[in-house]
Amino acid sequence: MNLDSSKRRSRTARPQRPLREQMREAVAQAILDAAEEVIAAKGLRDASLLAIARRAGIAVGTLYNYYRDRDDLVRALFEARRGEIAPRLVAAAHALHGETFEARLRGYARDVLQIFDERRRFLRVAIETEHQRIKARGKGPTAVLAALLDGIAALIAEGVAAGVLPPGRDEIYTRLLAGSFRAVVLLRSERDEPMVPDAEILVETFLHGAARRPS
Amino acid sequence: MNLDSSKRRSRTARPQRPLREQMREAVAQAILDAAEEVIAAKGLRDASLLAIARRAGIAVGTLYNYYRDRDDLVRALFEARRGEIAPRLVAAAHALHGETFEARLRGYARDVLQIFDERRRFLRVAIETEHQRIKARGKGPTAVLAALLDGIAALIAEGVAAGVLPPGRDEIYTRLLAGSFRAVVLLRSERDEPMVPDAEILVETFLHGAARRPS
Amino acid sequence: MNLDSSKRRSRTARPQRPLREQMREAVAQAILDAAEEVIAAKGLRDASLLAIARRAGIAVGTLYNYYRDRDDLVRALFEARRGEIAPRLVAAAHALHGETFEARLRGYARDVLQIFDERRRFLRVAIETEHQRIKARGKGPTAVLAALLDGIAALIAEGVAAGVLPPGRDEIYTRLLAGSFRAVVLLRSERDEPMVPDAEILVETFLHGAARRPS
Amino acid sequence: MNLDSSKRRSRTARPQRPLREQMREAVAQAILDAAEEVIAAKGLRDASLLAIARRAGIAVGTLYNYYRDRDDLVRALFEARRGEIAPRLVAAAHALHGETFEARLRGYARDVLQIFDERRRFLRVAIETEHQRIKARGKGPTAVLAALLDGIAALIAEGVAAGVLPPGRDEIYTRLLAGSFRAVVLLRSERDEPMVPDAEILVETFLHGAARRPS
DNA sequence: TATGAATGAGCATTCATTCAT
DNA sequence: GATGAATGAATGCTCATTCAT
Repeated sequence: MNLDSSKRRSRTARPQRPLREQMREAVAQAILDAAEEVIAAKGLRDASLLAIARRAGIAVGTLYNYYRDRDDLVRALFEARRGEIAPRLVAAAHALHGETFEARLRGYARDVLQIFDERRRFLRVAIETEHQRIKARGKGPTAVLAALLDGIAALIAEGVAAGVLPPGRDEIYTRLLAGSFRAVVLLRSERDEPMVPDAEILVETFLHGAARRPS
Repeated sequence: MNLDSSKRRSRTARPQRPLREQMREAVAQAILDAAEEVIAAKGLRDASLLAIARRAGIAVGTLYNYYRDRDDLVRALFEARRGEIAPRLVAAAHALHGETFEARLRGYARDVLQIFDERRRFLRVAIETEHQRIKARGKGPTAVLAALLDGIAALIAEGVAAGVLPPGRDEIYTRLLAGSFRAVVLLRSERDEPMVPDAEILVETFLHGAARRPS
Repeated sequence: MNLDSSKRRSRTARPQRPLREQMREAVAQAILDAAEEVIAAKGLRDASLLAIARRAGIAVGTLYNYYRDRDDLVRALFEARRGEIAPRLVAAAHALHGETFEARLRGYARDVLQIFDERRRFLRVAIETEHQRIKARGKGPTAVLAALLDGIAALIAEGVAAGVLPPGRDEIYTRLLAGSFRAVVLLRSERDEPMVPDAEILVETFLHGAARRPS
Repeated sequence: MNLDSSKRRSRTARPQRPLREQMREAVAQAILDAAEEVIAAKGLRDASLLAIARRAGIAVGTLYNYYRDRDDLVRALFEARRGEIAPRLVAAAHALHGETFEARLRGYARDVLQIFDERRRFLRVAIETEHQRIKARGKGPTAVLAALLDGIAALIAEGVAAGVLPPGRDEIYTRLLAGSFRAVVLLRSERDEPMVPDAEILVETFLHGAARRPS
């Protein structure tokens, strides 16, 4: 993903600007990485700019050459991660076109858990700050999780359209399913275990329930 | 001197003690309420003692007549709420003894959502701080949610024992069901809507799935 | 000394007042004792009124029925002790009238060390606060030590008059001798040893020097 | 990133480091001087960081760029002064090797009073805090005065070895002599007079006594 | 642009003092 | 008089932000 975006840039941009600009971009990214680590370790409020700067290997003052202030840095972190994650979530929601609803849901669950698995550290940050209004201008809280909700909602709507799911319950189903994803993410994060294997049981339980069906 | 004065007091003013003590208790509770409100509004870390004191209508110094320091106040808040909520959660998990598993689960869901409905504001605090280690001595973070997990786990185990649920999946089922509760609580909190009506669909979906079953 | 003063009071005063007034006086004294203990243990600045009140077995507010404010309490403590110690120091300076200068100085040293020995705890306070201007109105710092200086100065003057000491050095001799008393008090306080036995060597060294004299 | 930036710095700006560092050192010293003044004026406990900062002409926060906390600042002050004074006291105790004991003691007294004369302000601090345990790590309170005691003790021991002083009284003599130094320091500090001239009478009185000897 | 020292507002905490009971 | 809760000013300390180099 990092590679993709840099390739795209080097393909489209002049070769001179990038020399300076790539440096700038690299530092900006390093700062975001450092911020992510420190926030994951200490919490959003207790992540001091000094700690972030130290982790990034730069001076405090330098942070202000890249981000207007602390809020701006945090916002940039969340937007950057959203930019990396949200498109993949959107793509996952549209994959397997043509398959049955259940197959598509299964595939979606696998994709989502795969993505989340790769971004465990950020998810820890995202989940922790899920209910804190980040003093963002315009944006809601963690738009990453909003993208998840959107994808789920779209799939649920398809399920209803396909006659698999009953109509009129879209919203509650969306939330219940999202809650299941959240449960899996937290459980496997705590245990440092992979998330993807839970895709089966997650979808199975959501669609057909946990109770043994009489054969 | 101690003896003299206490004797005199108990001789001349028996009913004063309770009066003073009732006042003390009332103020202590008012402080906890104020803390709950401020924390719900600003977050745990950003709830300043000055803001809490102002909301409670007292001076900062007065807080220290009731709680040793900030940590002690926060801990007292969580313990007080846990004391109000956890026993009811435990009781709910043991109600309807003798009924079928499904009936008991339904009852449990209703009870839990009823309890949570009555404590919306604290639940907001609890959920927000769910992933922050509160510098507690001995206790984990929000033991309230731990009580929920315990109750669910006990019921799941019963379901397995009753042959309704398949064995070997206790943990993941516990988490999925807890995630469903969480989803309902958040959805209805956002909307300022009652939570109890969702009990049916919550249990229905968990046990039998969201998919329409072929009649 | 306590006995003396109470005797005097009970002799001269009406028998009714004393009943109330003796109580008052007893509490006032208990407060001073408590203050002395706490100050000796924690230092003048770190002795809180709460700690003093607790040690005295009364409530904080009660202190203000006996002393106008903290400064007043501290001043009262110092004045009370001065009232107990200074007169004895003055008396010691005038004892053994008619004896030789050396005998009188020896007796004075013994008396002074005896007095100081009995008031170790207060001396600890006095020495610690020796160089702090207690916000007294009118009085200098620890007038107790001033009484010592006065007594020594009077004796030195006598020594000069008697031709034992050379003239023109009164002041420096006074200070050197006071320094010797101080040294003994500190050494024996540290060691929890009696001070009186050092009277001999103190006077001997001051008058005749530490060096061995050729026989 | 760390490497890059340090390389760049050392390539382009070798002499800047010393400049910055000299400034740092100057400010650190100015802070200690300010602390010394404020402590001398108000006492150790009543010297607030705000007062110290103001006297130093800096903001409160700046103090923390130089010293970890209040204790660290105080400790630094005492250690700095000890570093300036103690070695000279030690040297004084070993000067005039080969001379008679009396000559050496005289020289020591002159040297010590000379050193103390130059550090009047700090001595006021040292004497005031003499009996307060500074929350130091490892070090006792004012180690400066300990250095004085050590030097005196060494000289006394020599006097005994030389047969000038009687054996078995080392400790009390050490304390008496130290008390004499203290007396001179305080007297001359009060009067803003030089201390050195008192060296003669101090040693004379200690060795041979104040009493006129019969010719 | 990078640096890191300087700044000062904000916070938790203490404590002398007041006052209703 | 005695009590102890209430008050708020003062203190040590942190940290986002600014700015001279």
